[in-house]
Amino acid sequence: MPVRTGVLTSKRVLPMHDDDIANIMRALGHPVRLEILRILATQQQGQCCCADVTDSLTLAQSTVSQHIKVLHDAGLIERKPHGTRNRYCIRHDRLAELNLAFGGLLTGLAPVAANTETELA
Amino acid sequence: MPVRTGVLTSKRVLPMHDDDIANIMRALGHPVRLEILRILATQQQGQCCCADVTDSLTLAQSTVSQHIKVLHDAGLIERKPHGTRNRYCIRHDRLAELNLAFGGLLTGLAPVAANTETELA
DNA sequence: CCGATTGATCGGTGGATTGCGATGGAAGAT
DNA sequence: ATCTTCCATCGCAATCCACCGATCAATCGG
Repeated sequence: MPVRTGVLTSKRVLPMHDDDIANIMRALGHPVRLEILRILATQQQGQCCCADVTDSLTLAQSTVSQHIKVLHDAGLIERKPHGTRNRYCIRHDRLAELNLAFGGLLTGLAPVAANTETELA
Repeated sequence: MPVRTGVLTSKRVLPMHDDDIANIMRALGHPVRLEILRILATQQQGQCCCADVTDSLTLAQSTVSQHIKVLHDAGLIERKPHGTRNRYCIRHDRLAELNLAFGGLLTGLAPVAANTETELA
């Protein structure tokens, strides 16, 4: 099931809806997945292959691959086939997008902004 | 701007670990739960009872109560018994804490030690 | 006292998630 | 061509999650 969270046109990013945010939150809702993101972030060029991630964890390769798939389906990481390996790297654009959506979520939950939401469009 | 992940100097909030963040992310990883938070936020005093939430959704009362429990267990909302009802309200302090932790998470995932956050065009 | 309302919790069902080992295709090495 | 490495995917078991109806303690109104 492709996730298709967040409509990303050429440069404009349309706002995320609850379903999109919830999807990404669920993808981030597992410590192993957070760890995988950290592992990717600390790599030299910000990318590494599945075997490297597996070596850094105490999980089977298939399990790691599955977690990677969840992150990939959520659009949080990118896969680049490179020879016999796949290189994965964090999609910082999506992270930025998520950061915006998260900020908007918190703003919408703030007590002051409880009413009158007409300035947005 | 510098980023402080998780620790508030005045009230001494302990930093969140991956498990904590993942827990909260999972709690936020369901559209109904996001909707419940929004419903709470749009109430007059920022609080309402379970029945009000149930009326605003198309779910059984037991299901809503369960979602509320998840949010409560994650520390995102607060329960105040009030007569025959329970009033729920958002814990904005925890939201702020989460915001810090989330910002720290994203900062930790940013490209190493280099700003280079310009557009990828 | 009794009846009504609220809402947490229990039990059950069905589907998703997490973990594993095994399989097999693709690409580089020999 | 053959061997090896990488890793996505399948099949399976265990567990968790979402949803429901039913139940029951607590509170309020009579």
